[in-house]
Amino acid sequence: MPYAPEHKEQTRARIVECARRMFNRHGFEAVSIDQIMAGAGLTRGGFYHHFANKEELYSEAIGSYARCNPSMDFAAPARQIALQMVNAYLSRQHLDDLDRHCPMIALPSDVARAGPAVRRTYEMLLSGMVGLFERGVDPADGDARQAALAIATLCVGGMVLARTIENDDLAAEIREAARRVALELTGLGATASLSVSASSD
Amino acid sequence: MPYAPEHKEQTRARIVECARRMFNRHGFEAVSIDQIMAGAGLTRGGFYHHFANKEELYSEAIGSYARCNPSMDFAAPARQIALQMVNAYLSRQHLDDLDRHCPMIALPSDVARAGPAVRRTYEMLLSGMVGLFERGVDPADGDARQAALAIATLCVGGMVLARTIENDDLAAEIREAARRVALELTGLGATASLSVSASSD
DNA sequence: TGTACATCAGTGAACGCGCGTTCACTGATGTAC
DNA sequence: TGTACATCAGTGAACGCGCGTTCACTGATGTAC
Repeated sequence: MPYAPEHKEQTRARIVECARRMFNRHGFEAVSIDQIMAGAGLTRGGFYHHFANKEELYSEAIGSYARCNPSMDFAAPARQIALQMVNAYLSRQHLDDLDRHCPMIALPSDVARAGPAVRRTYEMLLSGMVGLFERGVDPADGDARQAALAIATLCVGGMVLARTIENDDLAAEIREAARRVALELTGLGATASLSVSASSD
Repeated sequence: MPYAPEHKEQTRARIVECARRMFNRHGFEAVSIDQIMAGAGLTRGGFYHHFANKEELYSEAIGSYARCNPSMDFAAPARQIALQMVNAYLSRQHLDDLDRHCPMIALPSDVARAGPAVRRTYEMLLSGMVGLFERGVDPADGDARQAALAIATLCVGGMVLARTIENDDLAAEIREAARRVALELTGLGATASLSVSASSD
């Protein structure tokens, strides 16, 4: 029994983390296995001792986000977290943090063309987000599910658009409009937190 | 002077139209120049008599959508078109029409990684859409710009998500929630048109 | 009206390149004696 | 305690493949005479 039993496990985790960062920045096709392995301090040949193929790693990289990012821990108590979540998600910091931002922002097109495993992982992330909003929201018309779906759409959609366009002013306008409407939809005294987080933007 | 002067022009238009359809379906990287030219009834070699490179064609393909699609003719009279636009954009037909749906749904990730020309074209489309909503909307709080930005985000974001996930029921839920909230944001007697278009969904 | 010609849209073989994947191997490791 | 060994994580050369792009060419066309 050569090497400690946790050795391979650690190496594998290192590859997944490196892949997650690189896929987030550049997408599935633009990142090669060579680059990922080099980023993890390894060489290409060892890759297939850890993963069946590139797409399996892709799926794991997306999934690892939910496990590693505390603000995405959808099992946590949800009430009142919705407001913070909206503000954090549509913040300038989140947009600029290319290494750690939510994978849903980065890869919708790639995922839409990928295999079932990848798409299920993406869907799990999205469902978790909707669920968090649904539990933590108190909308005026009482339809928490509809509000949660619309808020999630504004969060992810707003960031996708802000990331895609070149004009920084328009991108900021979109984030701000999405944020305000999303906060209104929560029905949780949004006006109070509006001014606070608008200044941190 | 061989060939009529409009001959090359027509061939070029045929290539652009074929490319637009294929890029819309499969994205930038997944479609090869060979496939596009074959789709237009030509062979690969002639490509560079019409375009400097693949990305130039990509940019033209996105831009051609606005010119060819009447519902995207952003210069047209805008008032009251907003409601129809929201309903049409978030409809099941639009989601399923892989050949003709709005390019903004299909290619955000590809565009985010593409060159300036491509990104500017995308931005032009988005700005046009926001402008149409801004002119055609009468929101309760009077901030037409904010409402327009949020509606555009709901339209594009909702369709991007619906296209990405596998679960058809969740996709339909997202479209419907985005549509209802977007219609409310127009402030244009949305309730009346709600039931009408919900049945056509 | 008929023919020779110049043009250039379109052809298809070839190029270099980077990719995902395979595979025979190497050498660091923990274990058995 | 020390040594021989089996294991297997990691190596790196090699593979086939498809891509974007180039280029010498072909042949259909409208024009000039």
